[in-house]
Amino acid sequence: MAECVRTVFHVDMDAFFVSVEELFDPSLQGKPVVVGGQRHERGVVSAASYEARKFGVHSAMPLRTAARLCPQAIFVDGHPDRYRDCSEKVYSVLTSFSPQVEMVSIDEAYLDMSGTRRLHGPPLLAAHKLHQRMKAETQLNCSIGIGTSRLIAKVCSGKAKPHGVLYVVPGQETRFLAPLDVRDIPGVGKVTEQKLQSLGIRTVGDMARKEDTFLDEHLGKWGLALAGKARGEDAGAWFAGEIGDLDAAKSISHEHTYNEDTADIAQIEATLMRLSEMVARRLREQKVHARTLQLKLRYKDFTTITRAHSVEMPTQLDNEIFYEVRKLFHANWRPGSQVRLLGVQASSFSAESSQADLLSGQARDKWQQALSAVDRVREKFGESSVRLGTGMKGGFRERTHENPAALPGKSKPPSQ
DNA sequence: TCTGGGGTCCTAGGACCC
DNA sequence: TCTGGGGTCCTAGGACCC
Repeated sequence: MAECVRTVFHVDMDAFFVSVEELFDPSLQGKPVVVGGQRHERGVVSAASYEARKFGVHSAMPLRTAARLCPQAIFVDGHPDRYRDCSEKVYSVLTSFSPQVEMVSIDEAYLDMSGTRRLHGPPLLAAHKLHQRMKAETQLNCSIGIGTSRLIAKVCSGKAKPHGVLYVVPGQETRFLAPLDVRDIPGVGKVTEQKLQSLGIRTVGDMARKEDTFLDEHLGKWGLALAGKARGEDAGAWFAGEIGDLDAAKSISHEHTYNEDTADIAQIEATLMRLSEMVARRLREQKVHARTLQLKLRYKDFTTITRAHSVEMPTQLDNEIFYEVRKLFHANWRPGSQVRLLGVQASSFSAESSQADLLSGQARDKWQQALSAVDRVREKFGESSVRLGTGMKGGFRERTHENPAALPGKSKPPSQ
């Protein structure tokens, strides 16, 4: 029965960031373009045009390396809001093809195309129509992978780039996967590839031939699951779960790498304050409170530590987050050491903060209202229009964990 | 080469509880 | 007294993805 066979599309935009930049500046078309920053900056390539890739430039490569490989490349700063806008247009095109669309990142999505045959025709015809409508409505190209599972569809779209379609006919999954390099499987990076190689596994077929006990011992349940798919066993649970549920974020973080390393406390604390503000603002936007706050600290030599603390009362307030990460910083920083990167992360979300203490609850509400107003001003006039600056730090220093109500400047001196 | 920023998921050890 | 086993929470680190 044909209805039993699932049809999954994986749609992946071609050189997305570069293509969007070309829409805003058509003179970039056909040239080697690198998106992500300027040639001398500390940073890595977010995306490279196909012309730049010919010189060996690829994403995640340091900008300075890219500049060396391709001196004539044009370096462009990224514009996240442009990509978000375009991504929304892409999404609306996709939803006109299937009611089941799941964006898995800003430039790729899975579509459940099962049961759309009457509307769109067989898979290859539907893909052709999707190509055309995408180009007409967004001026962007995409590649489309088609299979009976997300895994197959995803691998196919990669092989179809750029602007192509690849369809693995139902029943041919095992034959398609077997000769593939393990590196073609999403989730297999450099480290896992090395590990597999040391076990004598180079292709997906090599993996499928191993005993379950062997796979379980060396690779855990991940290995078992992949080998199962490689043998053509259906793993079920296609939509919701196979890759991950993206409906609600599980963590919110911001980090900053200095252009030059620093050991200046004032600068460091100003950065932590700014990052705390950014995180708190997004918590408020998403209407969640975080219980776990984490500091990330990277030294000059790239050694990186993370230190987390879970607070009793979940928060979405700038100053409470700053207070915690500042404390974590001072408890873990080797004084005088040059800092390269700082990060602030919030996780363990709940919808409402538990109002344990009524008094402190009222004070928190006032803060909440004030900060929502700040958010609205920022929305209207830009990020730099309001700064809850380091000038307030004195107040934070006095405050205690047990007494968050002492925070607002107007309230009584911080006694306990 | 000299290594961003924003995420997800997994592992593993210790605390703590029954 | 020389020592079980499971479950869950917390924290740290790391692989991986776009």
